Amino acid sequence: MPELPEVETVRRGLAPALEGRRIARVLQRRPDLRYPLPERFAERLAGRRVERLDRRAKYILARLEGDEVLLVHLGMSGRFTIHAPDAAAPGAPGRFHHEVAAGAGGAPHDHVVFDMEDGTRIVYSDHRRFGFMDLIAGAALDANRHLKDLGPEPLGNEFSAAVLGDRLKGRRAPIKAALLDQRTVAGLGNIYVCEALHRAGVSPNRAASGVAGPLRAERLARAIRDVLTDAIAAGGSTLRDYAHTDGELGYFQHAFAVYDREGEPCSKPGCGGTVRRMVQSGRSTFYCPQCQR
DNA sequence: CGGGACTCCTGCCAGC
DNA sequence: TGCTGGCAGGAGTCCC
Repeated sequence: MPELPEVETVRRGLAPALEGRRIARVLQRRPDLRYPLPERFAERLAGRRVERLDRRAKYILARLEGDEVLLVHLGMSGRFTIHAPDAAAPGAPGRFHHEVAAGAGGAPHDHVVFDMEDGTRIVYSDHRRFGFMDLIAGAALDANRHLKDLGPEPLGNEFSAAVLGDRLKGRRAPIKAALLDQRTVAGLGNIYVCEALHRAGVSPNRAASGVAGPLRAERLARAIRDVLTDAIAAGGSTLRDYAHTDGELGYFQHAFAVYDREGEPCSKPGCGGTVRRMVQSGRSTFYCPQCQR
Protein backbone atom coordinates (compact mmCIF):
# COMPACT_ATOMS: atom_id res chain seq x y z
CA MET A 1 0.00 0.00 0.00
CA PRO A 2 2.86 2.32 -0.39
CA GLU A 3 1.95 5.92 -0.95
CA LEU A 4 3.68 8.73 0.89
CA PRO A 5 2.34 7.92 4.38
CA GLU A 6 3.21 4.25 4.11
CA VAL A 7 6.68 4.99 2.77
CA GLU A 8 7.22 7.46 5.58
CA THR A 9 6.07 4.84 8.08
CA VAL A 10 8.49 2.32 6.60
CA ARG A 11 11.28 4.89 6.74
CA ARG A 12 10.64 5.56 10.39
CA GLY A 13 10.48 1.88 11.12
CA LEU A 14 13.75 1.16 9.35
CA ALA A 15 15.64 4.13 10.74
CA PRO A 16 16.59 2.63 14.13
CA ALA A 17 17.92 -0.51 12.47
CA LEU A 18 19.90 1.34 9.81
CA GLU A 19 20.95 4.82 10.81
CA GLY A 20 24.49 4.94 12.11
CA ARG A 21 24.88 1.21 11.53
CA ARG A 22 27.03 -0.74 9.16
CA ILE A 23 25.91 -3.20 6.53
CA ALA A 24 27.93 -6.38 6.88
CA ARG A 25 26.70 -8.23 3.84
CA VAL A 26 24.01 -8.07 1.20
CA LEU A 27 22.43 -11.04 -0.45
CA GLN A 28 20.90 -10.38 -3.82
CA ARG A 29 18.74 -13.29 -4.81
CA ARG A 30 17.90 -12.25 -8.37
CA PRO A 31 19.50 -9.88 -10.90
CA ASP A 32 16.56 -7.53 -11.18
CA LEU A 33 13.45 -6.14 -9.57
CA ARG A 34 11.55 -3.87 -11.92
CA TYR A 35 14.90 -2.86 -13.37
CA PRO A 36 18.24 -4.60 -13.18
CA LEU A 37 19.94 -3.95 -9.87
CA PRO A 38 23.14 -1.90 -10.24
CA GLU A 39 26.41 -3.57 -11.17
CA ARG A 40 28.10 -5.24 -8.21
CA PHE A 41 25.21 -4.12 -6.05
CA ALA A 42 25.87 -6.39 -3.08
CA GLU A 43 29.63 -5.83 -3.11
CA ARG A 44 29.25 -2.09 -3.19
CA LEU A 45 26.99 -2.11 -0.15
CA ALA A 46 28.99 -4.52 1.96
CA GLY A 47 30.86 -2.82 4.78
CA ARG A 48 29.19 0.54 4.22
CA ARG A 49 27.72 2.55 7.04
CA VAL A 50 24.25 4.07 6.64
CA GLU A 51 24.40 7.64 7.77
CA ARG A 52 20.78 8.65 7.43
CA LEU A 53 17.45 7.52 6.03
CA ASP A 54 15.49 10.13 4.15
CA ARG A 55 12.32 10.07 2.11
CA ARG A 56 11.47 11.95 -1.06
CA ALA A 57 7.95 11.38 -2.42
CA LYS A 58 7.55 7.59 -2.40
CA TYR A 59 11.28 6.94 -2.41
CA ILE A 60 13.41 5.90 0.52
CA LEU A 61 16.92 7.32 0.35
CA ALA A 62 19.60 5.64 2.43
CA ARG A 63 22.55 8.01 2.63
CA LEU A 64 25.69 5.94 2.76
CA GLU A 65 29.13 6.69 4.02
CA GLY A 66 31.20 7.80 1.04
CA ASP A 67 28.48 10.02 -0.40
CA GLU A 68 26.43 7.41 -2.16
CA VAL A 69 22.70 6.96 -1.87
CA LEU A 70 20.71 3.76 -1.97
CA LEU A 71 17.41 4.65 -3.60
CA VAL A 72 14.47 2.35 -2.93
CA HIS A 73 10.99 2.41 -4.40
CA LEU A 74 8.50 -0.11 -3.03
CA GLY A 75 6.33 -0.23 -6.13
CA MET A 76 2.99 -1.85 -5.39
CA SER A 77 3.99 -4.72 -3.18
CA GLY A 78 7.47 -3.99 -1.84
CA ARG A 79 7.94 -4.42 1.89
CA PHE A 80 10.68 -4.64 4.45
CA THR A 81 10.84 -6.84 7.47
CA ILE A 82 13.29 -6.53 10.32
CA HIS A 83 14.52 -9.62 12.08
CA ALA A 84 16.39 -9.33 15.33
CA PRO A 85 19.33 -11.76 15.60
CA ASP A 86 17.81 -13.91 18.37
CA ALA A 87 14.40 -14.20 16.79
CA ALA A 88 15.71 -15.16 13.38
CA ALA A 89 18.48 -17.49 14.44
CA PRO A 90 17.76 -18.99 17.82
CA GLY A 91 20.79 -20.60 19.36
CA ALA A 92 23.15 -18.61 17.17
CA PRO A 93 23.03 -15.17 18.75
CA GLY A 94 24.13 -12.35 16.53
CA ARG A 95 24.93 -14.52 13.51
CA PHE A 96 23.12 -16.16 10.69
CA HIS A 97 24.10 -19.14 8.70
CA HIS A 98 25.90 -18.13 5.59
CA GLU A 99 23.24 -19.55 3.33
CA VAL A 100 19.76 -18.13 3.52
CA ALA A 101 17.63 -21.18 4.01
CA ALA A 102 13.96 -21.50 4.77
CA GLY A 103 14.07 -18.89 7.53
CA ALA A 104 14.09 -15.13 7.38
CA GLY A 105 15.00 -13.94 3.95
CA GLY A 106 14.48 -17.26 2.22
CA ALA A 107 10.86 -16.98 1.10
CA PRO A 108 10.20 -17.00 -2.66
CA HIS A 109 9.80 -13.23 -2.99
CA ASP A 110 12.54 -12.21 -0.59
CA HIS A 111 14.73 -10.59 -3.20
CA VAL A 112 17.31 -8.63 -1.24
CA VAL A 113 18.63 -9.39 2.23
CA PHE A 114 20.68 -6.90 4.23
CA ASP A 115 22.65 -8.34 7.13
CA MET A 116 23.75 -5.61 9.47
CA GLU A 117 26.94 -5.79 11.47
CA ASP A 118 24.98 -6.07 14.70
CA GLY A 119 23.23 -9.19 13.44
CA THR A 120 19.96 -7.57 12.48
CA ARG A 121 18.60 -8.87 9.21
CA ILE A 122 16.51 -6.62 6.97
CA VAL A 123 14.64 -8.37 4.18
CA TYR A 124 13.14 -6.72 1.12
CA SER A 125 10.39 -8.74 -0.52
CA ASP A 126 8.21 -7.75 -3.43
CA HIS A 127 6.03 -10.34 -5.09
CA ARG A 128 4.94 -8.16 -8.00
CA ARG A 129 8.41 -6.74 -8.47
CA PHE A 130 7.28 -3.26 -9.38
CA GLY A 131 9.73 -1.92 -6.85
CA PHE A 132 13.33 -1.10 -7.62
CA MET A 133 16.64 -0.06 -6.09
CA ASP A 134 19.47 2.05 -7.39
CA LEU A 135 22.82 3.20 -6.11
CA ILE A 136 23.61 6.80 -6.95
CA ALA A 137 26.42 9.24 -6.24
CA GLY A 138 25.17 11.87 -3.80
CA ALA A 139 26.16 14.65 -6.17
CA ALA A 140 24.02 13.16 -8.93
CA LEU A 141 20.93 12.74 -6.79
CA ASP A 142 18.97 15.77 -7.97
CA ALA A 143 19.63 14.90 -11.59
CA ASN A 144 18.54 11.30 -11.16
CA ARG A 145 15.84 10.38 -13.63
CA HIS A 146 13.51 9.18 -10.90
CA LEU A 147 13.82 12.32 -8.82
CA LYS A 148 14.44 15.21 -11.13
CA ASP A 149 10.86 15.91 -12.19
CA LEU A 150 9.12 15.32 -8.89
CA GLY A 151 6.80 18.03 -7.67
CA PRO A 152 6.91 19.57 -4.21
CA GLU A 153 6.71 17.52 -1.03
CA PRO A 154 3.15 18.09 0.13
CA LEU A 155 4.21 18.18 3.78
CA GLY A 156 7.17 20.46 3.15
CA ASN A 157 7.45 24.23 3.28
CA GLU A 158 7.64 24.49 -0.49
CA PHE A 159 4.06 23.33 -0.85
CA SER A 160 1.21 25.82 -0.67
CA ALA A 161 -2.13 26.63 -2.23
CA ALA A 162 -0.36 29.08 -4.54
CA VAL A 163 2.15 26.46 -5.69
CA LEU A 164 -0.58 23.89 -6.22
CA GLY A 165 -2.77 26.34 -8.10
CA ASP A 166 0.13 27.25 -10.30
CA ARG A 167 0.75 23.63 -11.21
CA LEU A 168 -2.89 22.99 -12.02
CA LYS A 169 -3.35 26.10 -14.11
CA GLY A 170 -4.13 25.46 -17.76
CA ARG A 171 -4.32 21.69 -17.38
CA ARG A 172 -7.33 20.10 -18.96
CA ALA A 173 -6.89 16.64 -17.51
CA PRO A 174 -9.24 15.64 -14.70
CA ILE A 175 -7.96 16.72 -11.29
CA LYS A 176 -7.74 13.03 -10.33
CA ALA A 177 -5.19 12.40 -13.07
CA ALA A 178 -3.29 15.62 -12.38
CA LEU A 179 -2.83 14.69 -8.72
CA LEU A 180 -1.66 11.18 -9.56
CA ASP A 181 1.00 12.79 -11.73
CA GLN A 182 4.05 12.96 -9.47
CA ARG A 183 5.19 16.18 -11.15
CA THR A 184 2.20 18.04 -9.74
CA VAL A 185 2.63 17.00 -6.14
CA ALA A 186 4.95 14.22 -5.06
CA GLY A 187 3.82 11.20 -3.08
CA LEU A 188 0.11 10.91 -3.70
CA GLY A 189 -1.31 7.68 -5.06
CA ASN A 190 -4.74 6.39 -5.90
CA ILE A 191 -6.01 6.14 -2.33
CA TYR A 192 -4.93 9.52 -1.02
CA VAL A 193 -5.98 11.33 -4.17
CA CYS A 194 -9.48 9.94 -3.69
CA GLU A 195 -9.43 10.82 -0.01
CA ALA A 196 -8.07 14.33 -0.51
CA LEU A 197 -10.61 15.16 -3.21
CA HIS A 198 -13.38 13.95 -0.96
CA ARG A 199 -12.16 16.04 1.94
CA ALA A 200 -11.89 19.05 -0.30
CA GLY A 201 -15.34 18.50 -1.81
CA VAL A 202 -13.91 18.49 -5.33
CA SER A 203 -15.19 16.18 -8.05
CA PRO A 204 -12.49 13.90 -9.48
CA ASN A 205 -13.91 14.66 -12.92
CA ARG A 206 -13.39 18.38 -12.71
CA ALA A 207 -10.69 19.73 -14.99
CA ALA A 208 -7.49 20.46 -13.07
CA SER A 209 -7.59 24.05 -14.27
CA GLY A 210 -10.93 24.40 -12.52
CA VAL A 211 -9.26 23.84 -9.16
CA ALA A 212 -6.44 26.29 -9.80
CA GLY A 213 -8.21 29.33 -8.37
CA PRO A 214 -7.18 30.48 -4.87
CA LEU A 215 -10.26 29.25 -3.03
CA ARG A 216 -10.36 25.72 -4.37
CA ALA A 217 -6.59 25.40 -4.44
CA GLU A 218 -6.48 26.36 -0.78
CA ARG A 219 -9.12 23.81 0.13
CA LEU A 220 -7.40 21.10 -1.87
CA ALA A 221 -3.91 21.88 -0.59
CA ARG A 222 -5.18 21.76 2.97
CA ALA A 223 -7.02 18.49 2.33
CA ILE A 224 -3.90 16.92 0.87
CA ARG A 225 -1.77 17.94 3.83
CA ASP A 226 -4.38 16.86 6.36
CA VAL A 227 -5.10 13.48 4.86
CA LEU A 228 -1.40 12.62 4.64
CA THR A 229 -0.67 13.87 8.13
CA ASP A 230 -3.54 11.85 9.56
CA ALA A 231 -2.42 8.73 7.76
CA ILE A 232 1.15 9.06 9.01
CA ALA A 233 -0.15 9.58 12.52
CA ALA A 234 -2.33 6.48 12.17
CA GLY A 235 0.69 4.47 11.04
CA GLY A 236 2.74 5.63 13.95
CA SER A 237 0.08 5.00 16.53
CA THR A 238 -1.11 1.70 15.10
CA LEU A 239 2.31 0.12 15.02
CA ARG A 240 4.48 0.37 18.03
CA ASP A 241 7.83 1.56 16.76
CA TYR A 242 6.31 1.33 13.28
CA ALA A 243 6.71 -2.42 13.17
CA HIS A 244 4.55 -5.43 13.81
CA THR A 245 5.94 -8.05 16.12
CA ASP A 246 6.95 -10.06 13.09
CA GLY A 247 8.99 -7.11 11.95
CA GLU A 248 6.85 -6.21 8.98
CA LEU A 249 6.70 -2.51 8.33
CA GLY A 250 4.18 -0.13 6.95
CA TYR A 251 1.26 -2.44 6.56
CA PHE A 252 -1.79 -1.27 8.42
CA GLN A 253 -5.34 -0.48 7.51
CA HIS A 254 -6.46 3.10 7.64
CA ALA A 255 -10.05 4.09 7.94
CA PHE A 256 -10.71 5.58 4.54
CA ALA A 257 -13.68 7.83 3.95
CA VAL A 258 -14.33 6.85 0.33
CA TYR A 259 -11.63 4.49 -0.90
CA ASP A 260 -13.05 0.99 -1.41
CA ARG A 261 -16.38 2.05 0.08
CA GLU A 262 -18.58 1.83 -2.99
CA GLY A 263 -22.26 1.80 -2.06
CA GLU A 264 -21.74 3.03 1.48
CA PRO A 265 -23.23 6.27 2.71
CA CYS A 266 -20.97 9.31 2.50
CA SER A 267 -19.39 9.97 5.88
CA LYS A 268 -19.63 13.76 5.62
CA PRO A 269 -22.12 15.05 8.18
CA GLY A 270 -25.38 16.00 6.54
CA CYS A 271 -24.30 14.92 3.05
CA GLY A 272 -26.58 11.94 2.58
CA GLY A 273 -24.83 10.87 -0.64
CA THR A 274 -23.63 7.41 -1.59
CA VAL A 275 -20.05 6.58 -2.43
CA ARG A 276 -19.59 5.59 -6.07
CA ARG A 277 -16.82 3.94 -7.99
CA MET A 278 -15.82 4.89 -11.50
CA VAL A 279 -12.81 4.24 -13.69
CA GLN A 280 -10.52 7.09 -14.72
CA SER A 281 -7.55 6.36 -16.95
CA GLY A 282 -7.90 2.72 -16.10
CA ARG A 283 -7.94 3.10 -12.34
CA SER A 284 -10.68 3.07 -9.74
CA THR A 285 -11.89 6.36 -8.39
CA PHE A 286 -14.11 6.42 -5.31
CA TYR A 287 -16.08 9.58 -4.67
CA CYS A 288 -19.34 11.03 -3.44
CA PRO A 289 -21.27 12.65 -6.28
CA GLN A 290 -23.35 14.54 -3.75
CA CYS A 291 -20.70 16.59 -1.93
CA GLN A 292 -17.86 16.51 -4.46
CA ARG A 293 -18.48 19.13 -7.10
C1' DC B 1 3.64 19.61 -25.03
C1' DG B 2 -0.31 17.27 -22.62
C1' DG B 3 -3.00 13.39 -22.08
C1' DG B 4 -4.43 8.68 -22.48
C1' DA B 5 -3.55 3.71 -23.32
C1' DC B 6 -0.62 0.12 -22.48
C1' DT B 7 2.88 -2.32 -20.04
C1' DC B 8 5.64 -4.82 -16.49
C1' DC B 9 4.55 -9.05 -12.47
C1' DT B 10 2.11 -12.06 -9.24
C1' DG B 11 -1.67 -13.06 -6.10
C1' DC B 12 -6.26 -12.98 -4.76
C1' DC B 13 -11.09 -13.12 -5.04
C1' DA B 14 -15.77 -13.18 -7.00
C1' DG B 15 -18.45 -15.58 -10.06
C1' DC B 16 -19.56 -19.32 -12.79
C1' DT C 1 -13.91 -27.81 -6.15
C1' DG C 2 -11.62 -25.69 -10.00
C1' DC C 3 -11.09 -22.51 -13.49
C1' DT C 4 -11.32 -17.65 -15.45
C1' DG C 5 -11.37 -12.98 -15.66
C1' DG C 6 -10.86 -8.85 -13.35
C1' DC C 7 -8.56 -6.20 -10.21
C1' DA C 8 -4.72 -4.44 -7.07
C1' DG C 9 -2.09 0.96 -3.51
C1' DG C 10 3.12 2.64 -9.33
C1' DA C 11 5.02 4.75 -12.98
C1' DG C 12 7.82 4.51 -17.43
C1' DT C 13 7.08 4.41 -22.37
C1' DC C 14 4.78 5.05 -26.52
C1' DC C 15 1.60 7.22 -29.49
C1' DC C 16 -1.76 10.76 -30.98
